[in-house]
Amino acid sequence: MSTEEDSRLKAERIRKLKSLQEEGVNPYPYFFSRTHKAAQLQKIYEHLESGVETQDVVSVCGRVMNERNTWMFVDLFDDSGKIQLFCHKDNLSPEDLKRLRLCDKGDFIGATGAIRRTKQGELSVKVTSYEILTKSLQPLPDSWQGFTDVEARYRHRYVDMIINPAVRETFRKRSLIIKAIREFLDNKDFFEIETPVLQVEAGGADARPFTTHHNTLDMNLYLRIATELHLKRLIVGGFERVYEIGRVFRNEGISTRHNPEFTMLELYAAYGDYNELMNFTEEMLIAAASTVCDGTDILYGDKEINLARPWKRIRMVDAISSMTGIDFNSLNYEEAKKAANKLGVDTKELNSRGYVINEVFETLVEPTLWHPTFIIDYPVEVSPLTKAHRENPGEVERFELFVAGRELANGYSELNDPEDQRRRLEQQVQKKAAGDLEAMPMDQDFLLALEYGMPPAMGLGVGIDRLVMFLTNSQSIRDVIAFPTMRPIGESSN
RNA sequence: GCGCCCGUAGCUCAGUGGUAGAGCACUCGGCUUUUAACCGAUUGGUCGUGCGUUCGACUCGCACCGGGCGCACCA
Repeated sequence: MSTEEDSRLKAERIRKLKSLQEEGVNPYPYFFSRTHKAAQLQKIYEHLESGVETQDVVSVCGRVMNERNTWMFVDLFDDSGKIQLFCHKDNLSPEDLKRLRLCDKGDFIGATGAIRRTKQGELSVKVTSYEILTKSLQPLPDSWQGFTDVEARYRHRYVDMIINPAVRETFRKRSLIIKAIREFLDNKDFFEIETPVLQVEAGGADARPFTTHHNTLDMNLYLRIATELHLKRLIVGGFERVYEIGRVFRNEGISTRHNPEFTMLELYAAYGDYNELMNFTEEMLIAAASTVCDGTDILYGDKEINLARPWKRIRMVDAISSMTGIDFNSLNYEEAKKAANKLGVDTKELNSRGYVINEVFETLVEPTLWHPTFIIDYPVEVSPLTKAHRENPGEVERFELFVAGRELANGYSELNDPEDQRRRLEQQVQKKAAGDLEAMPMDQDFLLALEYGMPPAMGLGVGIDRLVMFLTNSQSIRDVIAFPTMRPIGESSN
């Protein structure tokens, strides 16, 4: 897509712009008094018969998307839909008629006239006066052939949205999903509290952070990779139910499932455990789904996902066992390693039993979990912020929710024993020292907070982008992020 | 980071060593109750960028820029 100053098509539009200005017409006026949106009119006059004209005068406005018969018929789109303008020479002044030729597809127009339905059945406004509300200088892609170049669509998302209604629909649904989650949580007495994006140490998840710098303090800071540690401080501070829906940043690969900045919901509730949290998660996600999907079967790609409750819950070692026939529960580190290798799982970098089990699960089981499934009871090594399992040594009370072979949510009984938490973070620090760039840093203030006492609590994280992907049948995370991260082209463009 | 593929007009795409093409859009004219209106005539390009090979490069080679998909990392 060219934005060259000397583009011929742009020059043509500037010529029209100048003509308007020479006639004393402001191509960028300040307001327009609209009486109806397109969809409103389509509904009100749903039963108006073809060829019938009313005396009802309305004012509509929107973007011109198509024009036929030398501007006699104009397709005008607002955010609700389409209304046709009927611009017949008998109804317009000679000046207005002539000025129509200075309009282009893409311009915003406001028009007033009586409602009628054409013989062909198209609901129309018989225009008696109109006004150019914004002159568009860039030619739009052909609306019939479409706008399909993936790179151009992401770089110029506004054009994508103008041309491809499904893109707008996806973001409308995204908004409804997030709104539904907020309503659900607000109705359950949660408070939404914002926590810092800029942090001295980025903790709460295994991920590489972005770095930035504060000039006045002359110090390096990290962009947050999770909201967990601050939200838990709020539980210490006396809030019993808190959440944040916020952007987090992870300096890792980009793919159809990963964007460097993405939106995460994290919530924490005192006095609950992971068992209660699974019920809660089911209820919340179904509430979100029901605002944009009908029923409990949703189509993703060419397969259906069944959201009907209750969702399957299965211990990680049992899930592995039912798939491979091997009970890792009874194996020590060396035995587990051997068994994993036999299954074709690479264990070279894995220096404890828990990592091996987790790796076997992620490699062999995770991709097969299509319908919503809670995998519960994780190895302690992969869960440094989770409370020890009340019965099973070496395990923690954690679940992850998988849908369509991908992780969608992560929840647990929160570790609130400050001594245990200190030991776990010390292990992370050792890993970091050994070169693990994703290991968590020490956070002394967080430990101090736990020493003041955090009540037993349940905590959940949900990847909002991935949730929206499932509920809008989007195959790439970039389809649910309005302005996905892109490399800039050239020096002046971005 | 690795592998494979892609980049030609505003949009969608052909062309693969010998003068840069089509449809739609745009402009002009005709027509006028259309449903991608129609008819006619024009116009529009550093073929992603650079360096090579060649008498000659959109085409072949190398490098670079940007993108897609897969793998890796991860949510």
